[in-house]
Amino acid sequence: MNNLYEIHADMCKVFSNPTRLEILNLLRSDALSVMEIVEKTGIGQANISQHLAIMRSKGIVASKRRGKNVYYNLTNPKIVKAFDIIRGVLNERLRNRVF
Amino acid sequence: MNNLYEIHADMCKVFSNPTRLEILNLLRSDALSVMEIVEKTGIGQANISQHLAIMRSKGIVASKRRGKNVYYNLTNPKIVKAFDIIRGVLNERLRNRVF
DNA sequence: TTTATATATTAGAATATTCTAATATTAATA
DNA sequence: TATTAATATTAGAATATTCTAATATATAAA
Repeated sequence: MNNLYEIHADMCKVFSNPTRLEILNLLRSDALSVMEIVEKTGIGQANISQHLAIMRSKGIVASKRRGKNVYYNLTNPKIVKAFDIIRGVLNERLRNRVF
Repeated sequence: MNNLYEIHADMCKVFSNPTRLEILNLLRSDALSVMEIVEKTGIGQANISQHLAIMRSKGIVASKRRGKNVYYNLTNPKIVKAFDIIRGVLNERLRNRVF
């Protein structure tokens, strides 16, 4: 097995959880602090921090501290592109009543 | 939690396994039979069948029988596009020695 | 320095995924 | 019909993921 498929799969694992997708979608334009993400999603702080840590470890997001807050942002606009392509496939299907 | 994120995540789970990514990459141009996929990947038949079943259940691939063989193909060219965007991110990183 | 706020980490139970081995099914051919 | 080749399914052990609760750490403000 070509090792690149393993790395690729590992990266895509980030997209395999609804909370992480919601976070990515929130970060598509601006950086947000952990608390802002917690508030916008209504998900617990510990869990958001864990998901952010996972995404940071895979290089999908980066963080920088400003005072008391830590702001997270996407590292690569292509992430949003991939997100939107898959979302487009889903929207096509919804239009065609596949679900 | 918006249910669309759940569906989206569920679809992306397909991409979170190296064997499935290898299969998708093999199918990018032509349909292939199960045995052809087994031979090209060197992975066991049962396992390939399982992965194909997973991808079919998510609507990523479709199958049609022709005689003794069942041929699998991608259902949507956007799948390849999403695959290639992520692969592009990885290639950028490899060039920049991030791994 | 104490307190409050923001974020991170840890532990662990519940659940999900993955692979292998064994077996079943399906369709062509002898 | 019996056999063979191709594909699918099942069971189960090993491993991975997810969430919650509890706790730790870091920074700013009182």
